[in-house]
Amino acid sequence: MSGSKPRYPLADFKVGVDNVIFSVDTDQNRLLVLLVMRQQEPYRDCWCLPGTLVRQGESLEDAAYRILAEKIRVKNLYLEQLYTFGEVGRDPREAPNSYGTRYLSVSYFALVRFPEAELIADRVSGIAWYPLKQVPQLAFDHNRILEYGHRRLCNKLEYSPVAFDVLPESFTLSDLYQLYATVLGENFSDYSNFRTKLLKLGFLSDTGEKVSKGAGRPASLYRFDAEAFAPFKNKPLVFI
Amino acid sequence: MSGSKPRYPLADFKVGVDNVIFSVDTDQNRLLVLLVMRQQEPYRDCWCLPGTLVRQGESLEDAAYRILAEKIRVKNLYLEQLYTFGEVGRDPREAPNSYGTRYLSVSYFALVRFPEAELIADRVSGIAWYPLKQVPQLAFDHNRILEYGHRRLCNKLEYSPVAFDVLPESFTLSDLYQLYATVLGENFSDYSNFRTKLLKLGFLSDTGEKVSKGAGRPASLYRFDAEAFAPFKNKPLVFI
DNA sequence: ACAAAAGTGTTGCTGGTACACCCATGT
DNA sequence: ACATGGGTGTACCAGCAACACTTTTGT
Repeated sequence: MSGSKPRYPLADFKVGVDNVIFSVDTDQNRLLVLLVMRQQEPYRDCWCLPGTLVRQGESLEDAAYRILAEKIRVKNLYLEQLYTFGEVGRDPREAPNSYGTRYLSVSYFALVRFPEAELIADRVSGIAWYPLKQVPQLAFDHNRILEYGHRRLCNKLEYSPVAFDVLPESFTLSDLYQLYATVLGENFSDYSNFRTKLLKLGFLSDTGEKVSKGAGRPASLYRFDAEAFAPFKNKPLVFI
Repeated sequence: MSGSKPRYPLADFKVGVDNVIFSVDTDQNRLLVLLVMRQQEPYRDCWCLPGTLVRQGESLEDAAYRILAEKIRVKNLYLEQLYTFGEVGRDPREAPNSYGTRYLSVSYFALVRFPEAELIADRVSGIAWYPLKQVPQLAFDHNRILEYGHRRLCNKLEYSPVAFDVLPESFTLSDLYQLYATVLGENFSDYSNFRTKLLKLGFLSDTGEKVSKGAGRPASLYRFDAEAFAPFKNKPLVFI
């Protein structure tokens, strides 16, 4: 932001914020992404990530929270910036000679709890949780953004406790295991070793309640104990 | 980027790119950051990160490479996007009522080889490698950006081979060790264990050449073998 | 001869992997 | 009774931390 002489004309930008919002359906063990249907050109009637253009007086993060709140009601969520996409021509609204306004997309990555998240349908546009594997062709470069978000999710899972932002407040250890398995793919770890390791860490507290899933012994419900996790904060903990 | 009605006026942006460029002086074991002196208002005569505003027809990355090339000549470098800062009022050029043009900063993180990097002094502005510990107050929110970049560097060092983008082409194992020690702080590992571990991984090839550093036995020069590293790519390898 | 820096080897322990096994429930 | 899913225990082995030791140089 220093030193360039204005001999070369600067580009003018509108800035969009696009959210990759994940949740997990623990009953069906599916990783879900929130998609909305565009109601305007360009890409009218195409599915896309929920996004918006940044308004006057609004920070990037404000904008990210705004669309999120327009689309779903949640009690709890995790949100962080993902990446900024700014190639010339990534948005068809840019004039073909690229001398007009450019459109930048700052993407955000969010995790919400599936059972607690109420979708807000405004009776005009479509909105839906899509299983990641069934996501169709999206508007703009949103498939790429989504892919980027998915990679981030995989990484985050391994070394930070984001899992507990996607799982319901209380959950069984199989829920947790299944979450890792659905996101990271099978055979990332043996179930019983996974149990022992996590319990030994000591930030999962047994609620005493049990829950039955069909046949078989009922499972204990656990809760994530943020207090007990504190010492691990910023440590290069690996969850595997 | 969908669905908002233009009832609320959108913000107009100029987009800046700011680079956090690190290198390491292996002789003095110092981590260095490239700073330049601003020649214009605002913050005239303040040190800041080398940056520029994005021009018409130029991608973010193009802009990042452009300033880099304006400030230093390098053969080899590592560059990746860092973070995007877009709070209202982060740049004093924004009108106080925040209804004028906003200034966004997309920051990039770069590593270059100190001995190979020639600074380009344009006889007007100052430019200098600053030891990280001695960085003064910078213009804008650049101290914050720098801090963010430093955290990224620490993380990257641990699980990816970026070290070899900062070190010279061939280096001794102490150089490598010292690099980790200066960036990550002392006592991150025992020297001899560090040696054994890295050599066992097998992607450091001995060049046969030796080099003496004062008294003591001369050290072997090693070279990073990208071929041999390939299998580790994308694996959650930890270097410690 | 001695200090300094590079490089090798040994040993004990931690913690992960791969299982085998026991427990509680539905049908 | 037995299938199903939850939960515990054990035995082996890789890999790492700690530290003692050897080698090669400069002075």
